[in-house]
Parts: sequence; structure tokens; C-alpha cells
Amino acid sequence: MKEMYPKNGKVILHVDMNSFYASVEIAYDPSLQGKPVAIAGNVEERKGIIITCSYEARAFGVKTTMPLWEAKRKCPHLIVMKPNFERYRKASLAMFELLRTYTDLVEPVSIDEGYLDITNCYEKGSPLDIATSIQQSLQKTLLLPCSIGIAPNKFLAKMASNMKKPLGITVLRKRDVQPILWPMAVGKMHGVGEKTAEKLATIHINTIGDLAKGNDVQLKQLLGINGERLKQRANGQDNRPVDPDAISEFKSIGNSTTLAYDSADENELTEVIKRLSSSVGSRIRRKDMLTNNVQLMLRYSDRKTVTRSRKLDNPIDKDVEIFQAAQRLLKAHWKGEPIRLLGVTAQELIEKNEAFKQLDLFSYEREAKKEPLLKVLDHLKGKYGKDIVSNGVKISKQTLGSNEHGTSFEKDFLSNVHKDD
DNA sequence: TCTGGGGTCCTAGGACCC
DNA sequence: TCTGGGGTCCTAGGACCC
Repeated sequence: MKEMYPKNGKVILHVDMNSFYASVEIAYDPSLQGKPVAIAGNVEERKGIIITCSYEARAFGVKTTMPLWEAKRKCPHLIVMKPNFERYRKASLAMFELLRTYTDLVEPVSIDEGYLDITNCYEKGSPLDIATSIQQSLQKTLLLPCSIGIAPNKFLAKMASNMKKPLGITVLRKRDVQPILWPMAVGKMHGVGEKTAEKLATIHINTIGDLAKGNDVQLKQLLGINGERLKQRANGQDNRPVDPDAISEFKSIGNSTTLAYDSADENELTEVIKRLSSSVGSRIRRKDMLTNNVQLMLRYSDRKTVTRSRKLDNPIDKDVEIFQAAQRLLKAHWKGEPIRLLGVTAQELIEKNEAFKQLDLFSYEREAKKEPLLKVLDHLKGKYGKDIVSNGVKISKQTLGSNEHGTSFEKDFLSNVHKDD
């Protein structure tokens, strides 16, 4: 009995919702049950691609990222819906709430998947009991299907949840790695995409097993630090903890849009940038954050994509400030080529109170600097027998360090300190 | 008549400082 | 007269994931 829970071993679950957006729509409107349903990003023009679809639609060969026209050709009765992100966010919150009734150690990874560390939940039953209970509760209370992986670490749990869909529960132990994982194509590994698989093929690594036995030096040379990491994963090793706070710390917030038609009309582009900036602005304000860096993304007719960014002097959160920053980037870098896609992203986000703290620190330092500066001011007054003027403004005890003239005096003083006095 | 939109992390080169 | 190596910041791009 005890052997089921090795002393230093963890028990990690990966819960992965099955075709989440489509499932939420079906839960919302049960008459869709059993029908081929697809969610498509903007149903008109070329934007129409499949975001996700029900398993009934998949049976017709409909797949994620497939152009809408192709999906309709494969499945003429396809029910196509626009995404209701608000609905999905609500369903996601309810789902994670349910997961947290099992343990606090829940780490959301995206809107529809997360990890649970249930190592210390043995009083609630075996890992398989817990996974079964979670799957049934999600199905019963939210009408949402999921697949669950059970493993000693995140990587194996993720690989396991992927093995049986929909409504699967898969256990992947360390000893299963060699017989089950190693024969799989290396591209099936989480973290190995098309490019990495191509690179690995050049050194004759085609399966996960090949990677597990790969040459360290060769891998490092080919993939850098990631090579080492991927080899560890291929050997079933992964010591990343389940971190419940990981997702709450946003690093960037952006909006982008593919235009209905490629455009080289500056006014038109400016209007789109304005709209995107407002959307980004309201999103960062809602999170009580400020941005220190604005990025503009341009995609040309040939789909070549460039990003241009600029660090700001001060953190900002207003629509117009973000718009001006993005607009400056367009003016500086756009040569008039037709544009397919525009994007505005706020990078280097900081929390508002964090920004205030930094400001406070700044004024504190300034106060500390004031004392010696006052002495210098007096000294200079004595020396020249008149008021000291910086940028045309008299520097006094009051202005010193308290406004831009005082600050520029500080700068003058600090940069000339070695030259004169 | 193809390929959306939301993110994260890593790398690399140049500037600048010591 | 010629010159190392480390560290940090900034910008741009690429790979990957859902």
C-alpha cells in the first residue's frame, strides 16, 4: 500500500479540457449535442479559420487552423459559431474553482488546462480515484469533458493527458517512459515543434528515445540550453513545481488584427492602431498596471512579420499615450508597403503601486541628494555673488529637486562636478 | 485562393560602462 | 600603441504553445 506513494515522489495531474470552446457552446445550448460544431475566428473573409471544433466535426477531417472554406467543404453541415470569449472565461473560472476543491496547488496554464499537485491528497483516495472524481464532476456540474494525465511530474502528466481524448484518464509512470514514450516521434513531444524536429532530424534524432540517448555536446550545439532540457524530459525528468501564482503575473498584453484587405492607407492604419491601443489601454488599466514599453507589429502582404518596440521614459496606461507611442513607431519604421496585420502590445508591465513605490524611492534619493546640493548652491552664490540660473530659471531652495529646472540643475551640477568646483 | 490571435521564453548583437 | 573580458540594457527576431 505504502509503495503506491514513494517518499520523494510527487503525484501530478494535468487536466486538459476537450475542444473547450466548442464544448462550452454545447453545454450552453444542448441542442448542439452530437452535431459537428466549429468555432471560427471572424466568420467573414480570410480571417475565417477554425479555432476549435467538436469531435463530431473532427470525424469529417475538420481541424484547428483549417481555413473555413476548406472545413465547410469537408463537412457541409458544419455549424459555425463566432467565439464568445466572455462565456469561455466564465466557464474557465468555474472549472478552476472546481479543481481547487481538491487542492490549493492548482496551476492554470491556459484558459482550458492546468496542473494539480495531489501528492498530499491521499486521504481523498488514490490518484486514479481523484482523477475520476474530477472528470465526473466537471462533466456533471459543468457539462464539460476533459482528459487527465497522472504522472510523477508536469511533463509526463502533460504527455499522458494527450494520449486519450476525449474523456481519457492516462497514468504514465517513470517505468512507462521507455516502452511508451520512446517509440513516439520526437515531434509529438511537448516543447518540440516543427523547426526543432527538423533540426533534430539532421543529427538522426527521430524518436523521443533517440533524443533521450542523444549526445549532450551535439544537442547543446544544436539547440542551446533547450537541448539539455529536452533530453531530460525525454528521459522522464522534470522537476518544475506546480506554482499556483505562475499565471497571475502577466508579462505583456497585446491586441492584433488582420485587416479585411491589405492596406497602405496611412489614415486607415492609424485608425486601426488607435482602436488596438484603446483596447490594450483598457485591459492594462483593468489590471491596475502600467507599461514601460510599447511594441508595434506589422505583417506585410507576403506574411513577413516585423516588430518594432521602444522603451518609454515613464510608465503609461492611457489610450492616447499608448497610441502615440505606437504611432511614432509606425512613422519611424513603415516605408509604405501594404499591411496585412497590425498589432500593439504593452510590454514590461508593472503594477501601479509598484510604480508608485519606485517613484517614492526616486524622491527619497532626491531628498538625500538635496543636502549637498544646497551647500553647493550656497557656495556658488557666495562665489559669484548672485543667483544661480539654470535654463533661464533661478534655482532656489524651493525649486531645487522639486521641478524640471531644479532637476536639470542637478544634472548640470552632477555632470560638471569634476570640471569646476 | 490557405494559414488568427493570445501569450511565453530564449538568443544574439550592439552600446555602454568598468 | 594597443587593448581584455565581464556585465547590463535595449532592440529584434524566432520558436513554441493553446
